[in-house]
Amino acid sequence: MLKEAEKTFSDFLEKKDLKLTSQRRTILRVAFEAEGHFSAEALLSLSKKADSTISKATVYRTLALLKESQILEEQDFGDGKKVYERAQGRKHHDHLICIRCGKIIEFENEPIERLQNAEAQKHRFKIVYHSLKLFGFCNSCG
Amino acid sequence: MLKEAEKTFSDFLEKKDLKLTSQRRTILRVAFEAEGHFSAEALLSLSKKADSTISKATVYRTLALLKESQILEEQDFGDGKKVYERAQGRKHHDHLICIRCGKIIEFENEPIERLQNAEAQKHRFKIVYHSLKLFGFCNSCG
DNA sequence: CTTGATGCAAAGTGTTTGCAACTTA
DNA sequence: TAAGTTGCAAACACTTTGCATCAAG
Repeated sequence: MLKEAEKTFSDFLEKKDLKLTSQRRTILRVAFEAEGHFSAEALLSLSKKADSTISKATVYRTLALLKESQILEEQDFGDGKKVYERAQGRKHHDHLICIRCGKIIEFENEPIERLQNAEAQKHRFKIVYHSLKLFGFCNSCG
Repeated sequence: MLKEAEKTFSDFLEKKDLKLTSQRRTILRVAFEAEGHFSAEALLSLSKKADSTISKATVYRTLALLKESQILEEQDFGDGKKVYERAQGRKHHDHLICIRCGKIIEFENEPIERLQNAEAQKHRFKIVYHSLKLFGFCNSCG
């Protein structure tokens, strides 16, 4: 999984004449070890544990590259803060977000995707990506 | 439409022992005159035309109240900037967003909503609100 | 008149950028 | 060794807040 992402990342960088630095390598690995969704700030502090010289600026710059290469995906769960999650090698999914405890539940729903495509066609619109978030109360908070 | 919103707003304020000031009245009216989606900044500059003494702080504070009273709805179309649109008296709708020209197309799709509810039930989750955004290329940009 | 509201400017957030020193290919 | 990268701190854009003054109920 990580190996795969490292390959994707180095190919991506090479194609753009960018360099695979030790910081970028470290940040990618740390992002892969992180479970679920993490913020830029969290990624910075985890990365610093692996290499204390890594700076905020480098984390943000690397995050942009990881997003662009589709290794990570950016999410905003409504609190205005951006979080990231692994995208490469995972199926597309959408989210249920508990507005009381913050719990995130992932789901896949093909019929919804099909209806989205049909809706887009109606408007002669080509979907590149989408975001579906259902906010409310989870099982334990309802 | 505006009359209705004014009623909603004054009821809302009264219930919370807040005051209906001339600034709040002005900002609500200006928000209703604005077409489509507008930013806090745009609302400020439009409000200043009606009453030049209205400050940024008051616009933000009023926007929070208009959101809370569900007269306005907040949207983020992916560029990180928040925009607002009238909610009261309008049907719920979702958005197609052109990532080239920025065009926003609104749509309603009941079957999708039903599938969302079914999905939520599967997780014993109570949906309070949701957000579905389809990003891609519109008719003219495709 | 009491309590909440306002404008201002200052302080916060989260993110980006300019730059000199440093790595990678 | 040329071109991209880094850390740092300053700059940014947007939003929020403290406070003295003002206005609604």
